[in-house]
Amino acid sequence: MRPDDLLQIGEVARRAGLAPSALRYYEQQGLVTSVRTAGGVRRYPRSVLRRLAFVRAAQNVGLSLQEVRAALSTLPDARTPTPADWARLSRTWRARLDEQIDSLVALRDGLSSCIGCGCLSLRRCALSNPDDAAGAAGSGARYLPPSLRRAL
Amino acid sequence: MRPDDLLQIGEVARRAGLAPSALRYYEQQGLVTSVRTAGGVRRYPRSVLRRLAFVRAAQNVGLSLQEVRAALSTLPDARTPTPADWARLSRTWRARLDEQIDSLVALRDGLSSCIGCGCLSLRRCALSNPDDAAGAAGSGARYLPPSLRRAL
DNA sequence: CTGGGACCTCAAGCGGACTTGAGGTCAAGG
DNA sequence: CCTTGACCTCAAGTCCGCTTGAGGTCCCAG
Repeated sequence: MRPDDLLQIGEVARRAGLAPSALRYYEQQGLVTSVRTAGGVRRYPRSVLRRLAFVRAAQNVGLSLQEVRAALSTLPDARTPTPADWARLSRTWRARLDEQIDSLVALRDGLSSCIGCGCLSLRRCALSNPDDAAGAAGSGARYLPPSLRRAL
Repeated sequence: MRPDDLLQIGEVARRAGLAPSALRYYEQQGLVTSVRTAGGVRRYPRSVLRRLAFVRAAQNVGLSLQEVRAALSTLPDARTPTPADWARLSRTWRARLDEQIDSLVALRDGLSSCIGCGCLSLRRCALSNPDDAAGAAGSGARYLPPSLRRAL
């Protein structure tokens, strides 16, 4: 049994649904911290699980780890978020999600109309207008913001 | 002036909103083909623009290039899609988009309720339930399908 | 025929988020 | 004390969709 409430990396990883290597990576990236035993082994307070939850939530909203780190750093003293922090950050995320949803809905609706019209040529199609129109529009009009494009 | 209706790579790239290098890459990946001049320079029929439009639409729906290639290969003889093909493929995509939209909406709604509740601990939060619940659920319950998770 | 822009190939690099492997150390039950 | 499994570090590798660079060739207007 572990004496106090410090967790070791394997247990944190298991409970957070991550690989231990991911935790070490996060630490290296400044997203989490750990205390070390005399021998150099990582020990984590339980609060790391909240922090990891926060990281995952942010990732799900589309933030890169860099952005997550930035978001975490707006919390004075790098503490675990309070309700107020959480509300502030989640308002930002909400906007981001709204934007992403709008993009996808527009895409879907464009797709529906394509189904209706047969849309043989795919030109002027709401899903992809890559032809001359796009050529004229610069470097290729796209319907999704960059963050959505790859991966989506 | 170009004699017949064959386009060279730069023009295709410009009109498709891609870099020439991307076209060469696509060819290497088996997504498009080209004919070559005696000297080895690529020439493309106009239909390549439709094909590229198809590729981009598929990417926007979240398909990887591999998947796009697979989708294209379901078209007998690798021909440019007919309306029927298009309808068939776009039905699949529609489902995919619906799924992605549902995920994001669920995430957003979860987020809203979190804002309402304060949700200090982030446990049981709709945005991230990574704690023991996730540990129990296998390798970390996530709210977005893999294609959405990274990038989104 | 020649100049020079557009094209060619092949290999390597990038960015993001990790994973994998080699080689070695720590810690706790028996 | 000893074993053994969990842990450590550091460097390199993976995947995806391209881009970049080096070094060289093509082709067509003048």
